[in-house]
Amino acid sequence: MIVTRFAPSPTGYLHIGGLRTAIFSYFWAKKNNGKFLLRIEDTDRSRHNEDAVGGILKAFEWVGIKSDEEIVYQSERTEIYKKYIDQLLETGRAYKCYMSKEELDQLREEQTARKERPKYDGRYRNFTGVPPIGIEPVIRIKSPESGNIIVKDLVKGDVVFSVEDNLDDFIIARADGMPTYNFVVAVDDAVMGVTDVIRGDDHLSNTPKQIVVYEALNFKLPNFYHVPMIHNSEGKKLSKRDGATDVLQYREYGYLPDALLNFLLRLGWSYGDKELFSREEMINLFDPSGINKSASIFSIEKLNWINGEKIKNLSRDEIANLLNINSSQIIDLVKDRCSTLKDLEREFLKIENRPENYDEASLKKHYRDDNKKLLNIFYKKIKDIDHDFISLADSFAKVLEDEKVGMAKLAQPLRIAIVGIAQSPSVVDLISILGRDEVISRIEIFFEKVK
RNA sequence: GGCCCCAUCGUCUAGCGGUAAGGAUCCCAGGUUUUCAUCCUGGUUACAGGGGUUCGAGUCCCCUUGGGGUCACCA
Repeated sequence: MIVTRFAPSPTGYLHIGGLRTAIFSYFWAKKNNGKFLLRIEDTDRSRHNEDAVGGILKAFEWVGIKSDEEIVYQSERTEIYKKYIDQLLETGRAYKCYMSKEELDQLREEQTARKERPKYDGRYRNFTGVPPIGIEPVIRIKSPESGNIIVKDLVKGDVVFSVEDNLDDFIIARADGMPTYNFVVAVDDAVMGVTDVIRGDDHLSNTPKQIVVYEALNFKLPNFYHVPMIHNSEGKKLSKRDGATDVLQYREYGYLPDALLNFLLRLGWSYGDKELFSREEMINLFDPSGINKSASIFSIEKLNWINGEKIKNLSRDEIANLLNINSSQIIDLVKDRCSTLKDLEREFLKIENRPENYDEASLKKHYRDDNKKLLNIFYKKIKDIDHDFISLADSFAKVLEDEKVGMAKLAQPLRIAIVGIAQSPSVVDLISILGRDEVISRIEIFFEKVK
């Protein structure tokens, strides 16, 4: 069975880049009838943010994904880590190091001064003497002393890290006993049965360390997929400075979850020429081995287009529900012209509500003497007591016919009177939906306000 | 700086030794729409550079350049 996981540290909201690796993991698990797990990496209490988990869950809920099991909190698993640390100590794969922080810093400084790579020198690796007093030891793992560690990455290919240039006996437990990141990640992934690790490629350089842990503990290695970062328009890693990196912000902006997921899925991955994917297709067609190796830039245009396409596929009732407005024919009139729900809502309200003012430019261009006369003729015609017997659309056509003028002469002033501006959906559709009484009222108000 | 990754239109991508380098988006033009939007049609724009390998390289190898990531008793 395929088991994947998303493992954020609870430092803030769910980031757009995090969501992408999360859905990659989620889709891949679902496609294989496997499991998608959520683990919170909160071993560092100082950076723990209480609201963060709630925010992540809220974002998950919005886009419609969830963990298949209870959420795992690393802060609650110290017993498990302790057990494996003890095991490593007993089997001689790890050891206590009594070097103080100050000594370590000094060593690093010297190495840097000599232009060497800062690296632990292994002084306690084979220590058998009497430990210094007053120093709480850290636990270090025995890394290989030579050779290479090869990460068989299914996105990047085989990546070779020489032990010489990349590793040392790194710390797996701090002086206070708390285990460190690379150790707990490896232990948790193994213990939780994670078979496919899909994560950002900023973790690629950590992977050799985790492999050292896997091997020391005789754990089976998972498949690794290191997904390229999403960059901003400057070409740098997407960060909070870039504005909308909070997934939930996209809900506020009026994007549909399916549109955001579709967009993120296609960023760095493709399926032939296919651009639009239903949720089922996202699951059935996705394969992480097809993810591109290079980073991609987040640009909003494609998302806007996708969102517009998804909105077109929504029914009148679905849109009414989403926007918490009455389901009316007006929605059908405006839904194909918007790329976000916010736009749609604005367009809807522009028609639903009577205009509060009238666009100056529109008036200047479309409300001259001849237009005034036509609008008045139309007004009088629909005011007629017998009007109930013919439709507003017919009256509209009749006026044009009688007066022998083009449509625009009447349509534009009428449009301004009804919605306040010279741009809107078909004016005939508008008056038909609004109905005689409302159209009359709006024209009267217009006459009153605009002399 | 060390280590690692990456490199096709502005952007997202197809391409997996032989293509007129395809699609999407954006932009522009025309059409439709009395208007705006939608929609339809058309168009501009790309293999970073240099060496190899090969009958033949966007595709394979090397170098250069450029970009990114990572180097904690953070995650």
